[in-house]
Amino acid sequence: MKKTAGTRSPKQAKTGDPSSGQDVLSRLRNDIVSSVFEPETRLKFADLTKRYDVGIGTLREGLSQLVSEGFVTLEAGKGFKVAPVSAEELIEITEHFISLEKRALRDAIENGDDDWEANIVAVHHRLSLIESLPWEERMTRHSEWVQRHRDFHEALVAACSGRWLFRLRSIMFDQLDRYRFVTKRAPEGLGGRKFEEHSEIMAATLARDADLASKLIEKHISDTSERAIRLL
Amino acid sequence: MKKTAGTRSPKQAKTGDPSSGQDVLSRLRNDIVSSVFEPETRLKFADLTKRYDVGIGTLREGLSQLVSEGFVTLEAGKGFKVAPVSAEELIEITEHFISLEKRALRDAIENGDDDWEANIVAVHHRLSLIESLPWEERMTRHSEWVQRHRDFHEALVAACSGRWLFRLRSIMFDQLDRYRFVTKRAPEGLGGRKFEEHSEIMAATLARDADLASKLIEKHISDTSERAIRLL
DNA sequence: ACTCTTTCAATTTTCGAAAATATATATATC
DNA sequence: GATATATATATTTTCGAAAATTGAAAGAGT
Repeated sequence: MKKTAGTRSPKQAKTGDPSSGQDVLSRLRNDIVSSVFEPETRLKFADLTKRYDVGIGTLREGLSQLVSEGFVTLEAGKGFKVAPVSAEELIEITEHFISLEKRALRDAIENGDDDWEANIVAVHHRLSLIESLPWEERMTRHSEWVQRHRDFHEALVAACSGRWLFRLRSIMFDQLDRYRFVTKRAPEGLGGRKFEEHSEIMAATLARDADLASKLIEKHISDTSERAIRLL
Repeated sequence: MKKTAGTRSPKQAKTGDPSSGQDVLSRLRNDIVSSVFEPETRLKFADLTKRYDVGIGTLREGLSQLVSEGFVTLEAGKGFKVAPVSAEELIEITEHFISLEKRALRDAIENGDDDWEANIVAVHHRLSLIESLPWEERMTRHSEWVQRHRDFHEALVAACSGRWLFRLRSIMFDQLDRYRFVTKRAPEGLGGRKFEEHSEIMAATLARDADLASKLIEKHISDTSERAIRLL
């Protein structure tokens, strides 16, 4: 008689606002990607339970998932640590990501439908809103930019038919994201250029010009990473 | 039915006997790869705790790791299931694996040292011991063959300098392994041929002939998978 | 006969306490 | 003083009970 039917507990869906209502895994990954916990940092349960207000078991489940995603390392008996970063690793990740993203983009261009196109336009618009902001404000909302930038690239290849191609690409993209944050402080003059690049990539993709889109995205990624490598 | 659950059993240290003392994650993955649990099977905690004699939390940790490895799916609130299989997926996995394995092999051939060579010879010998067995006995020891076959391929690329190349390759190899079991029943006449193939690949690798080794391994993998696809 | 609600059983998910382990500190021995 | 041994502290790891969720069966109303 106490069971009031109809009221669902406030278990925010994955589409919830990113500020507070996310699940532990996402929040944890986000904090690592955002360098809230810097590389090599030990992740102690005592601290984390307080920070995220969840039990040890739940935490451990999330952590061990992040291990297989490559964000966290686990030394038996010594606990979890944030995975280290290095210029060499960034170079390798970039290489793999370019290779995968180009193939995924080709695949998507072949298979994409109207919804796919419409979504690309939509998320690109959201991205451009932030990118055209004055430098200072853009920096304060950097994590928001990262999210929209991720959404944009994901939208481009969303129609990719290969499940595993998409999956492998996403693993590499997440890794790159982390380096994006580690090297957050970037020179000012390039924001506008990047904005143009995204527009050009979108145009070529919607025009179904796989060769051009492929070429553009390769340059886009490799330029971005090259700059990051220098900052490392 | 002899294990009294109430008292805390003296948990074997990790240095305990390796025959049965493997960790849960490995045993679980092995049982899935070996099709002990067939695709789409629901994995209920009640059953698994009895089978592996571990707590729910430990189980959940292992399961969620297998999710990110692609062997298990998790539907929120409905629990864990063994990931489904399909001919399309096998085709795609094969494609990616060939691409990655070829690159990893080239990398290893460039960087491999004496220890690397010696290890290849050793594991190849162990593999050939099983492959030259009469058909019947070879089948009864199939899971052993799978293990040694995995060791052989891993030894070939062990000297690969790219951490992520090795990692991505291994993810795809594990997936292929599962299909190897699903399509276990194979035609008889080909065991000998495969034996030769492995020897040729080893020879080309030790001769540091990257082009030849690359060509051979591509044919080796694609032939094997093609056969498996037909049986699916 | 049909639909909507209620109740009950099965299962997942979460949590914190307790065991196992590693790290640091103190005490003894040569 | 240096090394080894013992004690204390901190942290990880494991476990099963309790809470939350789902799915199916029973009941009520039309």
